[in-house]
Amino acid sequence: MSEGNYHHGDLKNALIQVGVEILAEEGLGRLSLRKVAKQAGVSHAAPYSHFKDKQALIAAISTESFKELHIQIETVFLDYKENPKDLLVETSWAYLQFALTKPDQFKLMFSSVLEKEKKYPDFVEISHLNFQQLLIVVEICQDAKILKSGQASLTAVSLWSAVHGLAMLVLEGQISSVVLEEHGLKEIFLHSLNQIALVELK
Amino acid sequence: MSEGNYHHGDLKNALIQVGVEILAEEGLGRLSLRKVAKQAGVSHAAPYSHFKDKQALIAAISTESFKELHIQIETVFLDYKENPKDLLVETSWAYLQFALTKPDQFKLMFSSVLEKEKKYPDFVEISHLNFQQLLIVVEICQDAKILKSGQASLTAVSLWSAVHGLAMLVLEGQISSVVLEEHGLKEIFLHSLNQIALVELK
DNA sequence: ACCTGAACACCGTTCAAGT
DNA sequence: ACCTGAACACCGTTCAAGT
Repeated sequence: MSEGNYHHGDLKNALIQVGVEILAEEGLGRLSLRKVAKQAGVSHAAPYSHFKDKQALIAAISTESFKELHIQIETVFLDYKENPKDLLVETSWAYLQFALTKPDQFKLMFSSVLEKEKKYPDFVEISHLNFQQLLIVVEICQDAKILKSGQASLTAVSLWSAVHGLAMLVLEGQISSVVLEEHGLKEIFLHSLNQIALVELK
Repeated sequence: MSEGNYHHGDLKNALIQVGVEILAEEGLGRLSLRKVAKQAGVSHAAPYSHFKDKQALIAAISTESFKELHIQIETVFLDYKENPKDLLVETSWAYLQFALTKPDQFKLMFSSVLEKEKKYPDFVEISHLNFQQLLIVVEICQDAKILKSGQASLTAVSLWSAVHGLAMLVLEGQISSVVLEEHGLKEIFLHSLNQIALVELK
């Protein structure tokens, strides 16, 4: 048998993986270092051989989640890059779907768990990559007259804010249930994009 | 002397107030029931006479914070209601300023601390009031041709998402520092509003 | 009705000790 | 280098007991 593939250098990644599982099964509020350790089959102090503290593990889980998000959006990007209208809708929708499908991973990613002082280079790198991806989408849409021309970085932030804000508000149950039930999420989402876009998206 | 004004029925509000102070001074991560109790001068179990559990206290602090936000925006609303262009900019800006001035209160308000099942009627009421306020702003702006006409509730959600998302991303340090330093927050904010508005806002 | 103090199960972190 | 077990300070929650 080849189980027990921890304990030879892979415990670090195993802990990250277990963390993701706990987020999916029990939620952000129930993620503890000790539980991660137990679920990975090691003592509660073992994670300290691989992570400086709980923050560092959370940064690693967050980084892993940003990579998943990036891959998901990249797939959509490749499918639609010849069609700017669909590209804008589908990549944004993929972001929203990630948030709704993996709510606690998504919350963790944006849960101010990373204190500014400390640096997590992997995290910074993947964040940068995600923003570059968004910039490219914006530039394609500007060229195709789907979005107003101008500073792409500013429009990228606006677009990100709009989609991210909607994801957060939905996740937190803040959207009035009468609005949500009357129109449905997809219509609300498209309405947001259509506030920004120069042509009718659907 | 008239200190010690707790212990005659006001402990409940004292606990909420202490909670707000801890958020300002130490942050969301350091808010504990036991610390609130100690800082209010009572035993660690005393809060349970007024709140079912930690969640209930957090719901109360959150409700209190939403009231503060509402008052702040209402003040701006009254100042600018004759001028739709400024009204949209200034009420949205007030929301963003609240988030930046009281970051940990703001995070708490949107920290998925409230589980759907449980009901906190005060919380639901103030949430509803805030959304109504936003709806009125949107309707005024639609009448003045500042915003596209159509379902006000949909546009309200779009606007809220845009401003809320920007606030969150800034608070979490997710906005690329080169973009933030090059343009400044106000320009980024105005760019977001101008993506949505029918006329140039400044 | 409101509050206290002890108790319990859980948590993050440190550290000496083992391999 | 990597992991364990004991230890410490902290946490949320419950409960019998006090006023």
